[in-house]
Amino acid sequence: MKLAIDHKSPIPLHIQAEQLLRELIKDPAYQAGKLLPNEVELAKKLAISRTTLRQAINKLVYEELLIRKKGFGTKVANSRISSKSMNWLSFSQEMKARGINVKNYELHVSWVFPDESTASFFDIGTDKKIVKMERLRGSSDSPFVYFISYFHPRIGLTGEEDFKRPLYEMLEDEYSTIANLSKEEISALEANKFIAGKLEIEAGSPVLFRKRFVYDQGERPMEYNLGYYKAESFVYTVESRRT
Amino acid sequence: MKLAIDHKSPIPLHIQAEQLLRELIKDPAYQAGKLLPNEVELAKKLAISRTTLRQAINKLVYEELLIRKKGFGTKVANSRISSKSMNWLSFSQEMKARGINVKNYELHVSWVFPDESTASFFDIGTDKKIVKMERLRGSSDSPFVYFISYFHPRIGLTGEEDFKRPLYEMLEDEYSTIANLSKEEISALEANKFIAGKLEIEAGSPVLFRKRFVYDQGERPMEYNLGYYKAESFVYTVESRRT
DNA sequence: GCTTAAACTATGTAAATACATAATTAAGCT
DNA sequence: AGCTTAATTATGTATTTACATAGTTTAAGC
Repeated sequence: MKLAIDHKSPIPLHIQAEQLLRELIKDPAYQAGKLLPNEVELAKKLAISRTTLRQAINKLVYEELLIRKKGFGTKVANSRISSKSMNWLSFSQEMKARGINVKNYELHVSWVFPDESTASFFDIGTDKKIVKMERLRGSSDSPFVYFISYFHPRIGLTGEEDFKRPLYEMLEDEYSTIANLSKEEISALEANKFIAGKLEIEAGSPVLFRKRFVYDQGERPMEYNLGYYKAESFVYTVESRRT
Repeated sequence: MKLAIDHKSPIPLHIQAEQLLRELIKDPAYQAGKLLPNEVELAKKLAISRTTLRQAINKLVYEELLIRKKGFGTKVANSRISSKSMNWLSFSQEMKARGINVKNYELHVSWVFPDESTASFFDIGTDKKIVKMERLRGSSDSPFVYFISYFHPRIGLTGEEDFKRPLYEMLEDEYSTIANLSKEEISALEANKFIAGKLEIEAGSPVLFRKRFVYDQGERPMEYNLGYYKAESFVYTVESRRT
């Protein structure tokens, strides 16, 4: 892990600084709320101008990873899990950006007959098996989300793929299938016994439930995803502007 | 709409420039793909430095409203139109569109001291009362959402307005205050006794909780809205496209 | 002891300047 | 005409400098 900036590199200094900051803020001390070195000092230490450093910091502030307070300092945002980018970063990438170590508690891939609604979304029959993936993930402390994904047979998954890789990256690399459009429905549910057991909460406790309909480049359905999030650990953010 | 920058205004120049750009790009010519004036020229015309202008442009680029190409120019991104506009229907309009008859179970308007977080969002003190509106609404059968709204004193509400009208329509008509930007956070909660009583459910049952930060034309905070939705009766939909 | 004022700290805003680089256009050569 | 090269254009990167302003801490005054 290099914590220095290479002035001879063709990579712009502010990009280098940005990446360096992303690493830096993973430090438990900063995660715990310790202020970052002030801009003037940090710029000096990195041998770049304050303007350039601010350019880097700005990006992280925009992503809501950092918070700046005039006259006080800059610190890591107390990250509940949420962000605009959430929609298009896969779960593991999002967690990585926040310095949270993702742990896979369970990963199960199987071939199953689709239920009515899944078959209907995929526009296929209920008599042909498709790939189902179940995944229990969370921080190192505890699981906080349970995913179920169904994949359209068109993609050609075998079920033997490396599902430990970021999902959409894998699909793009191995099957040239690019997730392009997603429609989501978010609601609150009582955890049933099964989900409660997985998330290690009481049955009947609230969970945030997200249905996700994912379409490929040709607007064809490719994935049907169900996500059950432990209530207190997940906030979904939406930003919209009047048009 | 003034297309000039006021150097004597306390509003930072790059913020003014940003707002000005937001207006400018509404011009059909720019929407159609015409290049914006180049940075050096535009800065000169606005009588600000290129650095400051770039600061403004950067924001719109972050928001994916503008696209820059080195050596070529800057133009409006061909904006994907998503059903995000859904969020811009008020509750009653939304219900109407679904063919559900809205019943107002309770409507209570009062003047109260804002709590910390509300005051902080509005950037005011906690020692001056503001207008609070509480509203319990639902279908003809039963209530299914409890709203709490706080309004910024800038708007000038008296508390005597006709809150039975669609809210944003009333604000626009009576106070020329237009809701322009909304940031929302959606999560799942256990209903406390108060909310449970209102929604006629058991305490501890899940509710979908939506915080909504609403800003006006000048990106100034205007409304802080809390919504508690009975879990089984509300689904939040989001549509997003990869960029 | 309490309040007020001043000093200090760190971010916020703004400009002027210089050069690098990608995309496009024009010029020049065979 | 078709290719290569040079000039032009507009954004990209980076520094230096200066002062403003919001929070915090310290000192002064009553």
